[in-house]
Amino acid sequence: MMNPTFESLLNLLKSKGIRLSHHRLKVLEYLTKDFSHPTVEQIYIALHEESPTLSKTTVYNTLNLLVKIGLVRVINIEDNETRYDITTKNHGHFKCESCGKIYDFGIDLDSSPIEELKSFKINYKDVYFKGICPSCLSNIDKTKLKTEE
Amino acid sequence: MMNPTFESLLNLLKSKGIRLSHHRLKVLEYLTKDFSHPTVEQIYIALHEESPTLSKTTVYNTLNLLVKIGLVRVINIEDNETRYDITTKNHGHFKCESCGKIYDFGIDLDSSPIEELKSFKINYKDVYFKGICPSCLSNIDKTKLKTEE
DNA sequence: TGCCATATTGTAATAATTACAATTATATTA
DNA sequence: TAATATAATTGTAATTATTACAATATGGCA
Repeated sequence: MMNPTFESLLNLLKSKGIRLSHHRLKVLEYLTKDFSHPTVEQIYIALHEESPTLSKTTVYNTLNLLVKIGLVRVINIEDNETRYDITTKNHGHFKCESCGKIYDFGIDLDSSPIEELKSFKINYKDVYFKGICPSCLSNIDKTKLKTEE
Repeated sequence: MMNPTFESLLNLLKSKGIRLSHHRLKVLEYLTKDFSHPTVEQIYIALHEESPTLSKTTVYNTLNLLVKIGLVRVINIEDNETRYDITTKNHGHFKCESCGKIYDFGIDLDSSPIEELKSFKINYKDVYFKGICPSCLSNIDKTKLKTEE
């Protein structure tokens, strides 16, 4: 899955008249490098090391701004954690219930429009799957072999 | 969209060996009647009127139990509100960004499995759309006519 | 009926998020 | 380059949702 480059995002910000402040750039840059769908906490901890003056409020502010202008997407797959993702092409999110990792997968919801929603204006489409990822599945198998359950 | 009857749910609970306590029945009954995908707060307020001894913690406990045994589904379409829904057939949720109402719509994600997830064990599938519902769209049109924008 | 296991309650802790006023930084213009 | 207006950032405090836990109450079965 192709992710946007940092430079292309900067141009987009400029074109929208958004100031390229130091902290904003840091948050944005982080999102173009960490594809693990980080939480606010993770972003804050990672950036706070090199920029000790960064506050968590600013991370919230920046993310909300980036979401508003459509550069970042909110992932509400779980009710106790909000995650963030650089906006890319149509893709769904799979969360492993065992290791907690979130995987992207391609899905096309546009080719066959929902008849029931003909007269609705659709702005966002999110697809969330949950289950067990292959890596955890094979670990479970190994455990079974070892303990001979 | 067919919803399960209260009686069929009671049988399911019994078959799982879950006690049919007063409060549990009340919460469950409420969910079979209110299809607006209520929040914990809404359920608590509605039931607290007739059962003043009901605590919000009990509503949480009961909902978590019902989710665990698969009778109730969590809707995380928005990051600041968790909603609950009696489990039914495959359906997606559309949230109107103007009036906040959540609409169900039928969607079949099982007929064409995702190639990328061949080796994943999928337990849940959620589809969340956001946008403007027809009723709000027509209100916007009327406003435009009135103010001649 | 009486007992035991479980459900419920209520308070308090935790955690996520937002509000807001004071301060600081930025970009622009002279 | 310096002054200025505008916007960003900070930090604290408030708000809200959710969970933990111990004490109490209750339901179901012998």
